[in-house]
Amino acid sequence: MGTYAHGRLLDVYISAKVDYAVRAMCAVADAGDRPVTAEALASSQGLPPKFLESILNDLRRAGLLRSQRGAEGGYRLARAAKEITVADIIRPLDGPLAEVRGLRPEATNYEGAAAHLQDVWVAVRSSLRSVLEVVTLADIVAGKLPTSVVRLTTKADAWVSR
Amino acid sequence: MGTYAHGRLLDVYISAKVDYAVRAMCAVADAGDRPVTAEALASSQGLPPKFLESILNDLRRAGLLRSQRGAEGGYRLARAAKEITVADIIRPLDGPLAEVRGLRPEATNYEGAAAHLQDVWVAVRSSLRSVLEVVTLADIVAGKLPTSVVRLTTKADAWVSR
DNA sequence: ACTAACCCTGGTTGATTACTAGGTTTAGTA
DNA sequence: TACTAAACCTAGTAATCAACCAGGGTTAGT
Repeated sequence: MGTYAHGRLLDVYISAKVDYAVRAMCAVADAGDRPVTAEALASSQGLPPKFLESILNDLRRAGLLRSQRGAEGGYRLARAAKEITVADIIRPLDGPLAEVRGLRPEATNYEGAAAHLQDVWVAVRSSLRSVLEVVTLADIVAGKLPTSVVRLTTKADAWVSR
Repeated sequence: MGTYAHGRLLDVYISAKVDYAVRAMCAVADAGDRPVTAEALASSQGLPPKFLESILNDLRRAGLLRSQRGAEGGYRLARAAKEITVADIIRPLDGPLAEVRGLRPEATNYEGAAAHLQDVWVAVRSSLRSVLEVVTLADIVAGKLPTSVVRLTTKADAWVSR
């Protein structure tokens, strides 16, 4: 059972909620059209069961999962695994991909020496999207990411901490 | 006089602290080698004065600013504006650029259907770095960002919310 | 001395994250 | 018709943290 660490606010933070959601969605995708129970997902991925339940509910309300109650019930994908990106999972759970002090990047307004800072934040969001809106569940389950994404992981120092 | 909104945890969040820090650093860079007082920075950029003071202190301890006390005192850059990237400012204030549930991306460990999820998070961090480790204070003040960054801001839909 | 500036310790308020508890409803099976 | 397995729902909680503010101490020019 994990350590259930609490979040810290920093530049990019993948919350436990999102991390668990993506892992569960991968496991559901991997089961094909057979429904998978919340408990099976929790134990196969090592996730806190009750927390996962509420996440699965959110994903259903977001239109990403279909559920069936009762015995022989469980969850399955609402559409094909290749039609669900990581961004599709993040946004209904955690909100927009990028914000600056609570504002969308395009809504910021800078003056004086920092006048061009807005362009930097827009570029940050754009670079994020070039990964999260491109990688699908099918890609992750198959272990074959798009080449533009693979290129990022094979860059010099991509795996070192800084 | 801003609204002083509180932060929400989501994928990319530029905190008020970082936003203020970058703006202040831009204004200091813009002043050349003349020292600028905290009060002048606060009023020229519209930042909360006492909060800014503590941020400037952090930046000094991080080796990015040099300060002088007393009358005719103030802050100036510790090194050339073209040698200070946005990532240099973020890291001492908010910690590492990317974390997953409190872990660095390369320290995560996934099994089963989600085994390749780690690559996605590493790619996300890598794409972030390709902006934040490349843009310098000199670029922002001059309004001339590197072409690889400009390319991101001119992509289709780069300025729309989603 | 006076004063303008940085420096330092500490506190507050409200929000959020990462969960848990416990019951209600639905739907197959004996 | 009971039984049971599963989804569903409404709460609630502890710890953490962001985004500030107050107030005094220290340094250095005039």
